[in-house]
Amino acid sequence: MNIEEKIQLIEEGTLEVIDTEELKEVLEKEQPIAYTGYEPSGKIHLGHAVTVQKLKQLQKLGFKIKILLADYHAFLNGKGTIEEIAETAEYNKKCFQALGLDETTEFVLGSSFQLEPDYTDKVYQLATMTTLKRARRSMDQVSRADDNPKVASVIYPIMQTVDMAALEVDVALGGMEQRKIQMLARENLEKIGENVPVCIHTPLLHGLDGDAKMSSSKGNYIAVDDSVEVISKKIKKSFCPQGEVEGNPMIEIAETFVFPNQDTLLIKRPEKFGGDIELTHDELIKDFSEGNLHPMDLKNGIKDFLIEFFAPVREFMEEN
RNA sequence: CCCGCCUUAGCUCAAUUUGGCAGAGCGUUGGACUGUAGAUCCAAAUGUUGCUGGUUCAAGUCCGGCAGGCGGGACCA
Repeated sequence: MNIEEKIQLIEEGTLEVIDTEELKEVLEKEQPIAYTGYEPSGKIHLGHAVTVQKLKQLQKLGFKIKILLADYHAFLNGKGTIEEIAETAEYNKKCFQALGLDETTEFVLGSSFQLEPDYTDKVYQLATMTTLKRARRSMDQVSRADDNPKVASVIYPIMQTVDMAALEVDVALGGMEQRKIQMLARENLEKIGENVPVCIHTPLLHGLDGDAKMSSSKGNYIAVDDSVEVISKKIKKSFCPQGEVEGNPMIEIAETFVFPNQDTLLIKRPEKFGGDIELTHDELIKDFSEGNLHPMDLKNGIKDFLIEFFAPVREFMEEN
């Protein structure tokens, strides 16, 4: 596979790669490093899985993958005591492994290096050159709602910036909510003479309730290790307007998880509604938007797919 | 360090004036209607009223102390 083909593959399913020229250079390295940082979270859900899926792809393309279990970031974001978060991080690590990242994947706990003098020195340097407004603005989509925002919320993006230097990453992958932090990081890393990574952003999934973002705090997610019963229940309750493709979480799941992994989606239907059908991406979009595919049938297809798709995760979680 | 104000359901807030069964909206849950969900109707659940001591037959409400938050003042050789 040549570099052009690799780039095309990498850009698939992403909103932006900043920027493509730089990615070309990165791909010429022997083993470039790609990373994503995750705040340890009670549940690893489909939203997380979007980036994990992209990491798996990068891994296959020869990237060294580092996953930052960002315990201090979660702490700064008010997610609990550092001990509680460490426990959640252990569980999350299992989830990520269960999702199929191979054994070369490096899991790094934030606190294992974020207290080093050299790290701290860089944080202070950046603190002197980052305005409060810019730092806070970068946290728009990331920080937990707080009537009394803490100083922690402006340290957060600065640390995220230094993480990229400390982990020596060539590619920083994240959801679109990370964009402002990532852009700030690119500017700031340049200022302190560090390598500026390529930033890749994936789309955010709508919540199952049709809300703009799937998130564990809103409970509008499907976790990668949800039981068959829970998946079924959540899909049943999901928002799914007839004939509407835009912002429809079921369509999004199909486009994000089904079709990148298989050519068709099998939908089981009672005979009186037309019997079973197997649809390609284009057929599904066409049928659904024209009203020839009922939302309940789409839901059942998605449900069956997710149950099977995440079966290995449930098995892994039980064995480990 | 001083002064003032705020803290009530998951969220936003009412009830404080004059002490008298702690409420609404949103959200949640359940039902009706739809071959899904949503919308719309109908119904239900939910409280250590920040903590603590006191006054009173009775305290969310009055008094004292504490904690957290917000605002102001003072200090600035």
